[in-house]
Amino acid sequence: MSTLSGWAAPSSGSSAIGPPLAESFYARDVLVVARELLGCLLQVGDTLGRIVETEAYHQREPACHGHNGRTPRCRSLFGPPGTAYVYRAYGIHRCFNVVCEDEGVGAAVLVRAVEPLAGIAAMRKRRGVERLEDLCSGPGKLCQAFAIELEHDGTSLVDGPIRLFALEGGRPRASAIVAAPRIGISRAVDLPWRFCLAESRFLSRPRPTPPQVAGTRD
DNA sequence: CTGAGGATGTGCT
DNA sequence: GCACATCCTCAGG
Repeated sequence: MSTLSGWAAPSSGSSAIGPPLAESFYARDVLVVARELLGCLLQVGDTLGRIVETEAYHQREPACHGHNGRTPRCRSLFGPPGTAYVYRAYGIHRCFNVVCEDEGVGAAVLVRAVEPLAGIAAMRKRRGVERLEDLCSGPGKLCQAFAIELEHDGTSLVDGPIRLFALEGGRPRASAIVAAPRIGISRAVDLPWRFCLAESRFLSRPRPTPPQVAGTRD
């Protein structure tokens, strides 16, 4: 019973799941989509989880695979909004992205961490680890747990094998979201384009250094 | 808890 | 060659 502060009651079995996110959801500024994907549900086959950490990438900044234009590898990054962009990282792992903005623009949200909700036995088997916090707490881990493969690259998130849903009952409060620099990159390191649900135990790193705002304390 | 190093495929400086 | 949008294991404090 994962209760996240700032949230309506979680979907414990009953139908708190809204409709699949439509193409129009993705056809917006990648930074907006990266924030709004927090709390949404990811479903592949019998596995289900809640997105707790994302990063935005855009061709106008040099950390993005599409920065030097369309190449065979990042072809689907330039596809229609709502397309899956799955690529191999470090020779071993996969990373799962959600293509955003207009077709022809290289922009996507990397899903970095998910809170496991269903299909947990399958996730444990695929991952070879037991701890709930270790199943999907990283971009490579969640692809393994959800069995997201390179074959999913270019598929539709609206009606394909990988699906995303909104929760009915609203989004996380803005105050529940922390922005921080992206992880594992060496260019454009200062852009605060990583977004986390601050209270989640399922992040890829314990917690981004919270912005210290004078006078803010509780 | 932290940091170092290896595994490994692909696409480029 | 080398640089990766990573993860695991091991050594040390």
